Amino acid sequence: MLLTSACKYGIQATIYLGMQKDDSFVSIKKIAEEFTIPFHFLTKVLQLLTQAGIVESTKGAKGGVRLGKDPDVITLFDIIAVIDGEGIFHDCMLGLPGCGLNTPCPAHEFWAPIRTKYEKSARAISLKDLASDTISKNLRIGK
Amino acid sequence: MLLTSACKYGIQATIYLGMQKDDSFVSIKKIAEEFTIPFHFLTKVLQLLTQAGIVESTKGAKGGVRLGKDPDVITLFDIIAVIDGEGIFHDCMLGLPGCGLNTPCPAHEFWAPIRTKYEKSARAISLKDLASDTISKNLRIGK
DNA sequence: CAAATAACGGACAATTTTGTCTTAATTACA
DNA sequence: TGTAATTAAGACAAAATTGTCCGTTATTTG
Ligand code: FES
Ligand code: FES
Repeated sequence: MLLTSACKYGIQATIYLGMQKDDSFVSIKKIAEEFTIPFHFLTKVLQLLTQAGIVESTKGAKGGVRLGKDPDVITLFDIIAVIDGEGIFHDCMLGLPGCGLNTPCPAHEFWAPIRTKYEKSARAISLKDLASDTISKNLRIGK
Repeated sequence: MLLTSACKYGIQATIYLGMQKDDSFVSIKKIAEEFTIPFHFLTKVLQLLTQAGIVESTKGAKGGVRLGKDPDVITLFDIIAVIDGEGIFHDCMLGLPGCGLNTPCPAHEFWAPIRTKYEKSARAISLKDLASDTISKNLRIGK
């Protein structure tokens, strides 16, 4: 599995937030229902993103979450790194310590280019890209 | 995590088998010690590969495992598919059912090319490639 | 044939991930 | 000021993955 469920949920939620027209708060419950994500689980995922500054939240009536930065400067890399960690972008495919050209494993030549492409693409794609694509091409985020 | 631990162990073990000079059986215990893999766990992983014909085994003294096919025709794809399944090569990055051009998700344009490269490379690299590289370049498989 | 070796197979335990529930804290609004 | 709404936080449960243990079966060797 490339991404944990937590991370998939986080990406769905942030794309959804990126699609909002104004900057009012959206309740987590609403997002959870929209994509059929377990509410309390999504709560914890969004707390991670909130702590990282990617998402802002307020409690109470009319509270909820919204993006904490311009969707232009939030990348897919940022979201994945916060929830799943940067391991997927740096680690040895076989789990050996210290992947690098000094002490490569047999899979290195195979994996390093793919991983690099994955990281570069993830750093290059912003939440604005994802959200505006979703709107303009009427894509599905969930279901 | 890209690969499960089970799959990483399986790849390490099969590369090791591909490096053997003759076609005698190697005990699983030996492999487990070589790479510090939990013995009984490796046993089960290799049973999967045995059932798939990638590995052959015999019980009893002088028993063990060896490759069940020419290392030339066993690909990294085969090994991953047997242990972790083909999901990583086909599934939607966000976990939505039926990834495809008909009903893409916002991540599809990002993920599909990487996944394709991953699959093509995995199908193109054989156990012989991995094993002979390991020998000629003195690479580490474990530790 | 007996003993040692080694894969097979099932049960079970530990750990991690995922999901649920309950209470507390904070905010809007009537 | 009080009530409803909503995130935060922690405890707990379920499920999946990983790891351990034990008995069985099969094979070699003396
Ligand atoms: S050392 Fe294993 S992928 Fe780089
Ligand atoms: S539909 Fe999501 S990656 Fe293809």
